[in-house]
Parts: sequence; structure tokens; C-alpha cells
Amino acid sequence: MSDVQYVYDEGESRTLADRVFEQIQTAIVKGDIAPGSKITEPDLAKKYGISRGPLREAIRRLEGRRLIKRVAHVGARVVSLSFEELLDIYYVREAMEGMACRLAARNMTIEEIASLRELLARHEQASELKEGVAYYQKEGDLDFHFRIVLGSKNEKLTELLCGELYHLVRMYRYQFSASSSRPKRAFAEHHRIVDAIEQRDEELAEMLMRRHISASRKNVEQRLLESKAEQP
Amino acid sequence: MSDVQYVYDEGESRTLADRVFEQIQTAIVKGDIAPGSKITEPDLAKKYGISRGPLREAIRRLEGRRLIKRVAHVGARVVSLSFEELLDIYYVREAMEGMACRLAARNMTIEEIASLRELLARHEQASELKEGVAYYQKEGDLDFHFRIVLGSKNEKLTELLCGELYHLVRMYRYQFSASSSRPKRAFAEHHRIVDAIEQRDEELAEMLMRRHISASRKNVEQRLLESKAEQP
DNA sequence: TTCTTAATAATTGTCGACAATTTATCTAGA
DNA sequence: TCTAGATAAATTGTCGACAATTATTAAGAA
Repeated sequence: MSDVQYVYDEGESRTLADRVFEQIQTAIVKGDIAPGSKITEPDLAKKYGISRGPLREAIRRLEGRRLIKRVAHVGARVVSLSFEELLDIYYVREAMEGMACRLAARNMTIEEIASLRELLARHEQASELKEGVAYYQKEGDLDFHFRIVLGSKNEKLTELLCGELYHLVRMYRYQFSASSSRPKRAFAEHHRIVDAIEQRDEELAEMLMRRHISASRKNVEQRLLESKAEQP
Repeated sequence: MSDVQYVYDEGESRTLADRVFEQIQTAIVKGDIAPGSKITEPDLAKKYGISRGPLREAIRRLEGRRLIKRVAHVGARVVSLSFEELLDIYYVREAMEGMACRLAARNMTIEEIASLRELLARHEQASELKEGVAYYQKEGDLDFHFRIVLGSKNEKLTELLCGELYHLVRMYRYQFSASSSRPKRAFAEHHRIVDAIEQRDEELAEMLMRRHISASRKNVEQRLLESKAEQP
């Protein structure tokens, strides 16, 4: 009587290595494992209660996502964040999300566009309540960008942005608390972007998104200069 | 049948998993392992003369590079190539290499620019000899794009393009023999791009690169339509 | 025949042990 | 006291064995 085991779905039927991969990824992004710190296999294995086999597979995947760097026979370290890399990422985002926005203006359905507007409205409300700082800056803003990327209907674009770059973006936000400090203006820009998408104006949609991200970058650059002037 | 192939040492102190990773990657790109075919761990382990441990680590890295897709408890398959994905890749390249070209106009040294011109001259010669088909289409064209990406001095851009996307591009070229079939025009475009870089005209450099890649994409789209018209 | 189902084979997932290499520690000599 | 070399400890790399899951085959009933 081999009863089918539809119970026991607790953690889905993913593999140990898969789950640990995500756990470590989250830990790195949130800073629970400090940037630049060493990854010691026996320690981590003990911490997550698994053997080194699956752990090493997870580490190799993290390496592929460029969240850790490995040297043969020496070990792996969590990547360390630098201002230069942050700026590099902004340029990549400007290019890719600009293109995503162009394609979104071409391919998003009217339902998706309506849902996007709804999202903006919710953010606006939440940010009014909290004086436009907390919620918006953390995950809310990325939600908006996330949806536009999905709206491009371009799989490769989505993979590269959502599957790789956004983890780094979140990592910076968590640890540098790099909130854009210009929520009002950012909101206005978001609205104009949706307008352009709704009007199917690809050219304008791309341009507005690029300006939007470019403005964030300049903001960061500005603050970098100021902090350098303060304590040289 | 003790087929002891791939026993060349190279003397490098890399790890087994690292070497097998590259070997499999090359095999996939060149089509020695067919797209869509299943990756069976015991088979591959025997073929490369290693145990399943390092092999699995290599597979996890390939998974990260999106050259193979894995399903838990079922196995891994080499990605299968589709026309849609090829077009998706063109859009990503248009965006990212356009930005790379803009940054190259800003950051390339005059030595690098001179070297780039030299490369073009060499390609031109080689392609005249071979009637502008063979060498240029394979690796030569990618060399050009490769250098411009490096010239951007943007690490993230370089990682994403050279470390991930270009493998797929080469894979398509090898297996679809997707040579651009417009070598003369492509050459002219390359020259104008270098001109713009040399003049430090970021705006123009980006625009020309985008047009260049966009034209290739349209070329492919056109051929797709034709082949569909022939045998529907 | 065709579908269901049990038994079997093959493949993937996990583990612990051992080897190779690096890092840390300690002693000897100047 | 400091450096150099040797020794010891710790960490990474590799392997083979076993468990868990899935794919395949065979047999039987509608």
C-alpha cells in the first residue's frame, strides 16, 4: 500500500543546495554576512545543518551571480561594495532599463499598464503616510522598475536585470541605505514614464527612463563629492 | 573502452571543477553537446575522467550562466536556441553595447583607439582575401565589439557582456552560422564608430553602435520572415 | 488495444572520509 | 628581537558509497 505522499510539501521539493543558495543569497544581500568577509565551508555547513557537498554547489552558483569571489585552494569571500561599482551599475541600468521601457511601451497590455498605475497610487499613499521615505525607498521603487522590465516581454533582459543586477541593487540599498533622497521628483518621473508607455511612445518612454536613472546616479555622485569634501 | 581523452594538464593550478566548467562550456558553445540534449552526470563524469562532485559544481556554474537549465531530481539540459531568444539578445546588445560605446568614447586611451584601428585594418585585409565571409564573421567581429566593451572601463558592463552574453552570441553563430551577410556595410559602420570614439563624441558613438546592432537584428528578422514565407 | 499499476532500473541528491594545499604556529639561529 | 624554516592545524578539493527520487519496463484488467 504505497500511499502517495501529498503531505510533506513543507519546503517544496527543491533540493538542499537550492534552498541554501537562496538563504545565503538573502543573507549576503541583507548584510547578515558582511561584505568582504570570508566564506568558510565547515562553518556555513554547520550553520545550515548540511554537508559540504550541496553547500559547495550553492557557492558555485553564488559565484556565477557574482555575489562572492573565489580563489582556488584559498577560499571564497563575499564581494565588497565600492562606490565605483555602484556608479557602474547605474550606467548599466540606464542602458538596460531604458531599453526595457521602450519595449514595455510596445508590449505591455493595457491591463498591465492599469495595474502599474495602481501600484504608483499605492506607493504614493504609503509614502505620504510615512513622509515619503521608508517604504518607497526600499522595495517599492524596485517594484516599479521590476514591472516595467517584465513588461518588456524580453526574457534575456529580464534574466539579466532581475536575476542578477537587482540583487546587487538591493544589497547597496540595504547596506549603504542609498535612498534616493528625492522621492517627490522621482514620483513625478514615474508618472510621466507610465504616461509615455500608455501612449505607446517608445522613444519618449526610453528617454524618460534613462533620465530618471541618470538623475539618481548624479544624485549619488553629488553626495560622493560632498562626503569627500567633508573628510578628505 | 577506456577512452582517456582530455588528459592534457596545462600545468595550471586551477581546480578540476574549474577546468571541466570551461571544457563543457566550450563544448556547448561549439555544439559538441547538442542544444536541448540531456546532461547525464555519470556519462559526463566518465567522459572527463572525474567524479561527480566537481562535475556537479561545474554544472551549477553553467546553470548560473544560463547555458543549461536544471530541474530538481530530474536533471539538466543544454539550453535550446530559438529565434525569439536571438532577437531578445539583439535588443540587449543594442542597449548595453550602445552604452559601452558611449563610455568608450569617454574613457578609451588614444593607444587603445589606435590599436582598435589596427584591428580593423587587419580584419579588412583578411576579409578581402577570403571574400569577406569567413574570418570576419566568426570571431573577428566579436573582437571589435569586445574591445569597445573593455574600453568602456565599466566592470559590470564588461562582466555581463563578456562573461555571459557573448557566449550565447558565439553559440548562435557557430550553430546557426548566423553570419551577418552584409560584411561591406558592417565594415563601414565599424569605421564610423571608431571615428566617433576618436572625436570623443559620446552621443554619436552610442547612436552609431545602436544602429549597427539594430541593422543586424533587422537583417536576421528579414531572413526569418523569408524562411517562413518559403515553408510555412 | 489501451490504460493503470507494480516492479525494476537508472539518475540525481546527500553524506562522510581522505588527499592536497594553504595558513597558522612554533622553534632555532643570527 | 627578528627572521627563516619546519611542523602542525585548518581549509579546500576529490572521491566513492548510499539514500531518495524519477524514469522505464512489464504485467494485468477494462
